[in-house]
Amino acid sequence: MVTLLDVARRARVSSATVSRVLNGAGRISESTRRRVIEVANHLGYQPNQVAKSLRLGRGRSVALLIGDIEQGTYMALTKRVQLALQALDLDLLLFNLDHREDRLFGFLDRAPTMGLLGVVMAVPRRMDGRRLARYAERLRTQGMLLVAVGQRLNRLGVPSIVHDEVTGAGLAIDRLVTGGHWPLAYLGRTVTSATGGARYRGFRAALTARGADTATCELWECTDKFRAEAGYHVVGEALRRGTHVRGVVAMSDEMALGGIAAALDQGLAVPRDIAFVGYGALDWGGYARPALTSVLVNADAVAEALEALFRAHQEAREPRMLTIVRPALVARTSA
Amino acid sequence: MVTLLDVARRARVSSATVSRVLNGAGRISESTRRRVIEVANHLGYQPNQVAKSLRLGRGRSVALLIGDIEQGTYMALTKRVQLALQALDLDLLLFNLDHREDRLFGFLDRAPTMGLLGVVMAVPRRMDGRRLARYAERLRTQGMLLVAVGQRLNRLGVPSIVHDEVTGAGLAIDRLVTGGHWPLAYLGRTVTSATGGARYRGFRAALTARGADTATCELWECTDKFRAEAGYHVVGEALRRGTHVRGVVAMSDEMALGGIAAALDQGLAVPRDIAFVGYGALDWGGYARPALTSVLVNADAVAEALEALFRAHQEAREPRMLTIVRPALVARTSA
DNA sequence: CTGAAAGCGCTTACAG
DNA sequence: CTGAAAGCGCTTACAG
Repeated sequence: MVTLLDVARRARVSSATVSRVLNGAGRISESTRRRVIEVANHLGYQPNQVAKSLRLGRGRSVALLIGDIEQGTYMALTKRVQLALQALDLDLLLFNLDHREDRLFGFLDRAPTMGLLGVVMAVPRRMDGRRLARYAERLRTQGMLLVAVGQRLNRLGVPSIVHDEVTGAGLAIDRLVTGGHWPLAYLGRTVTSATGGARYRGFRAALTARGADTATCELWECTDKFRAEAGYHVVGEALRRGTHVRGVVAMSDEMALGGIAAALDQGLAVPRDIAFVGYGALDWGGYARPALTSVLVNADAVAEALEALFRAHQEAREPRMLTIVRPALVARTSA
Repeated sequence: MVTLLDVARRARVSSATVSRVLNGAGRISESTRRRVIEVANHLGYQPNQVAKSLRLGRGRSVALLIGDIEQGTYMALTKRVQLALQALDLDLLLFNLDHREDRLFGFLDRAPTMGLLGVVMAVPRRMDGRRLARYAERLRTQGMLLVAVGQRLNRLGVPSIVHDEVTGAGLAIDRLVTGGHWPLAYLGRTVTSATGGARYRGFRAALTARGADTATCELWECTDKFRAEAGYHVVGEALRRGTHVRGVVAMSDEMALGGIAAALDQGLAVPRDIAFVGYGALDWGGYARPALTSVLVNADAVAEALEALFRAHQEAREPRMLTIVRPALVARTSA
């Protein structure tokens, strides 16, 4: 590996000068600048990022903490986050938490030793607020940016990017009601999920705002992860119980797909007998039959907000503590 | 941040001793060992990974280069790879290449400056072998391990983990033929994909091995990515052309789903009129209707092989240059 | 405009 | 068994 010192020797200047030229800092005479750059190019010099990180006290990587990357919506998010970071010339360190709180805090513990620029946590789990606030404070004093995606943690001092769940639920509800599907069920709340809780509250709020009779509506909980299998199970059970529900707002596209399969397997027609709206608007959903109608979580908007947050951080500006992203409806045939 | 020196001062020993205790190197008297460990725990000391990396010349991160993380099979792979690395206490740096060769080589260029332990490339793209061999050599001299997943690059000096495509295709073919679905088409080869090419060759080979009359079989190419939309398009076209194909071996589950949708939309019954086998055996595939029959790419086996490779590397043993993973069939109802 | 020197936080020959 | 010292490859006051 060719080092900065190699360049300096060859260009007959000090290492300080080479550093200044390459980082565009301080006044440098045009002739030495040219010479240094030429030598650097000629030798194919590339600055050692590890040494830079050590010296500067922070690196160019951002850690993304994900609840479960196998859920389609996190995967889409991961991709967009990577793109956003790439635009800022930052690298992405990925951590799959598998929905385990100990993995989260374990990571936050060693984060300061890793030379990270920041940490983005896209974890739906409900967590110990006090404890998190302590970690957040610690990371801040280290000059690291901690951001939450999908959960409102701004009260704990963590800039947060969340979806407008009331609007999202409203979109789903209106679609179902307009299609004559009533009463409704909310499919997939899990007790351990803060995101799930917020989304369910959004569902209730949207219902109430429309003056609907919520008494006939149902909540179908899951103890499982938010996967197709759980949806299949829960909806199958409800149907066997003889539920009157005719419209389902699902927590994810996977859940909606599972629920639809359960209905189909019991000889029902979708959406005629029971309609489904998913969440995430994943690519493949449009090719299921019936095609999934779904609330679009705007991963692009999230990525944009994230980029703005990191830009502000790099320019030492105050971060926006709460960004609310508006979802949209992708109307297809399952509702 | 509490540093090693803080621990040393407080324990009244030199920094060398603390380092030795914490890394289990050299003979240390039991009493100082105990004292050092106690002080370290008491102060909550955590070694600065950046400094370690600089000093040791390599870090604890492995970069995973992915063609397109939005494809389900890569996502599943990503998760397993992360798990495998975690077992070795290594971190995962994720790069989404978006199928662009310049991004690949751009990364390989700066990889040596990042203090990585290794690079895993799971990219299906056909690429410039000469150029790649040069990079591979360069990384090796830096003590970094470069591994290919899904593409046979062992001839270029890159340890490779690949699927046994002939077996995989054979599983799909036997399932289709046994069900009376004939002739067959292979759906989704793209010219730029080395993996796709290998898989198609596996399909041909399996066909030949069975003494089948390959003349009646078709190849349905895609210029697109391997997504549901491409499958929908290509199968729709073929059907409209009046193809005699009755069984489809698809490049991915997404493609199979798209193809099934096209058949369904033209009033055909699946699998009665035309049957489909996907690739990847993704979770949600079991809840599509009909449920996707699919070739299982054993992500666990891949992760295991990867773990073995990194373990060998850390113990300075010769890596196994080629690992072939046997796929299995997940039989459901689409074929 | 430029350089000598210190230092980021570690590890490891070398010496005792 | 333990320590003083050098050094990994950078950046940045400080001095001129």
